[in-house]
Amino acid sequence: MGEGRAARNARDEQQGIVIINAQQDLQKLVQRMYECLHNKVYDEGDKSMLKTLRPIIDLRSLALKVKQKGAAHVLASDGEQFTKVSKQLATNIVDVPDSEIRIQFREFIRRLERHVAQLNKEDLCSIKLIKVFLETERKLYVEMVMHVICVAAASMSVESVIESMVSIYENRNNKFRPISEERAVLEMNIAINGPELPHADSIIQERHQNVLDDKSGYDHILLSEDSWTYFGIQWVGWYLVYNTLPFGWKISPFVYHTTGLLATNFFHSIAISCSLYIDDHHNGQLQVDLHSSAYFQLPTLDERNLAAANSAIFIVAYYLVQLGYFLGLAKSTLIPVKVVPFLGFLSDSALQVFHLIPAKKEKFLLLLRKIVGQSAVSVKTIQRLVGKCVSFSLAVPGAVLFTRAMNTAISKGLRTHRRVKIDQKLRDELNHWFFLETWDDPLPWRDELHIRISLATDASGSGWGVSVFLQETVTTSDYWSDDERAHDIATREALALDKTLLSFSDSLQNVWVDVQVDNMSVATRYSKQKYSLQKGLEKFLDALPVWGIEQYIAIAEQLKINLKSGYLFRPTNQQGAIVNAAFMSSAAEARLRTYLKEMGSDDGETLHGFRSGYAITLALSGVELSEVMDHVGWTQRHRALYYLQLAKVLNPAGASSRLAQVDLSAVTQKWGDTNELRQFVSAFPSLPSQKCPHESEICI
DNA sequence: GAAAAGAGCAATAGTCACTC
DNA sequence: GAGTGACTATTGCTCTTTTC
Repeated sequence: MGEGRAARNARDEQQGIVIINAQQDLQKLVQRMYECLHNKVYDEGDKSMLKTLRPIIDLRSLALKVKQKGAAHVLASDGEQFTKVSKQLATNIVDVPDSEIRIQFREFIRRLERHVAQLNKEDLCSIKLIKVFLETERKLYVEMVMHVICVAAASMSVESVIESMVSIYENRNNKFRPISEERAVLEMNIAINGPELPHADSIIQERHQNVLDDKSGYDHILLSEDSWTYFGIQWVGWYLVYNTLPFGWKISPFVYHTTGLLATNFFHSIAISCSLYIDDHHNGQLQVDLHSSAYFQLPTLDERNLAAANSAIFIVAYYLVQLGYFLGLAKSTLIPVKVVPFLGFLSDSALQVFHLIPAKKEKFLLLLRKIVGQSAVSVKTIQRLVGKCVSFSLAVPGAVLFTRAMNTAISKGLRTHRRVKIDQKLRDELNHWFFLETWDDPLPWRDELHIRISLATDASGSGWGVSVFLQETVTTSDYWSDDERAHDIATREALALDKTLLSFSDSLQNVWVDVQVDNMSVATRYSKQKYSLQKGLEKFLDALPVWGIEQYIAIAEQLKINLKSGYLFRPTNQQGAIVNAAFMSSAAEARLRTYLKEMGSDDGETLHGFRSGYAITLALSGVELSEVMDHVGWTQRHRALYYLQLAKVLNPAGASSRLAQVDLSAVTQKWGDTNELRQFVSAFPSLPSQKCPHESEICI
């Protein structure tokens, strides 16, 4: 024992050294990445230019300077510098005369001075200031200056992305993980998007939307030359390397998405609601007051919405092209509409729902009809169907709830490696999905708000308490009734959760609910939705599709034994009375011993011995291993093989040859006789049932 | 008290669907 | 090729119960 522990310690120590070495290597790699990215993305000229521009393009600092020192001072100190470096930064104004840029800068600074004169120092905010200059009704748009500021802001944000990427890399690979991965992602989002996204989620009812799709986006993100060697392929004797972001690299979508977020962040900052998924831009309207701005001249609200959406797509498309994006017009929706295809659904802002795309629905129904027309189905086919059903969850209410029979079929098929027979339960579930032929009542958009529920039950069994984190924390608690207290701890926790959900049902409609429980059993039941706990154990018992169990429960009721609280299977005490306690294997073992003694055949057999012995007998009779496992109740193949010990049993000098020589009928006769219960009379009238074809075989 | 047996749990890996 | 999420199966570990 001591040696084993020493060996384990030595092994752990060795593994620890390997981990520490790997950590050190990773640290070096991170350092190299950091230096390489910084040196390659910017040359010295770029870095110097950004450093020079930073005081000018940081709107808050500039506004503060104007407020404190006046427009004339700023124009004298920064005007010439701005004119000089702006052409280096924003290439589309290269051909504009310096005089024109100076005029625009002067106009910009003077208007900035008038605006900041009304504000306190604390109210100066870059995002709010940039919006002021883009509000059309005030006609303060100063094209070149704002363009330079926006491009420079995007360039500076690139630095944040690089730092964030290095930071997240370090966090992911830190042995001690001082912050969680989710937290790191959040930090990164804040680093890229900023702490405030005032208009990011404001797709308002009846508003117009449009979709822009990037064309060959990866090809426009260049790899630094000394990275090429890591992205090589060999083809008919040639060695080729990628010099742009390669398709197929694990983090390519991540890199592309995060760089795209720079533009998205900019659009948020100028009040355009939009979202991004890799290369799909989903845009809303320009978020301006439609009742007081230039849009107010249009007669109807719908026309104003359309005009605001047109403004948004013009600005988005303009800046995306300026930033070097190529737009795939065939896959884009350039004219704003209220229903656009996005991420595999039709996004409907009028009804605020996602519709299934008709072609996709037809494809699903085609597969469904094909399956229903058969008597058995392959695992692969049923998995395809389940996958489609699950993917409909965003639009179809309770989609996952109607995949249980299919998942059971998959499980069975994977175990037996055969096609799964379509039984009545599976067929009913498959037929249920035909409702899609005429259905058009999709789920409303769910608020991304998560409401947290913290649940606690008293170990002594007296009561329960819960905290629900709404706008303010609401706490409630209650005592268990006598009936409720009789349940086991898992059922009591489930009941407490059920009561909480019902009590706060008004506040928990159509939102995500995160429940904190300390009982794995409850969590598993809810997460896998094996059964609804709304009616607790009663519903569970009602749902059991086993005729024998139904009979058992019915008979227990006639014996005045309430199985709806306490243990389902119960032992007897020494006086023969049924007690509400767990039916342990020791009790089963004792019961077996009683029967064996009664038979006069007590040779020291044990339950385990019967189980293994019967399995070995089945295996030697030619029954397949999967069927043996099913019958005996082993779920793991390796465990079955271990207990069967077939190699030993099949020894020519061992049990198999002896078994082959024995007249089994003589041996089993005694057991068969014992199995037929004699001298029993029926205590209750037999219960007729159509479910069981062999009613006479059921004994009590 | 040691060994066997099993339950429970977490991590991992695989399938499928969908998206890009 | 990557990601997401639904599911199941496998594996390795700890802990408890039972057997000898």
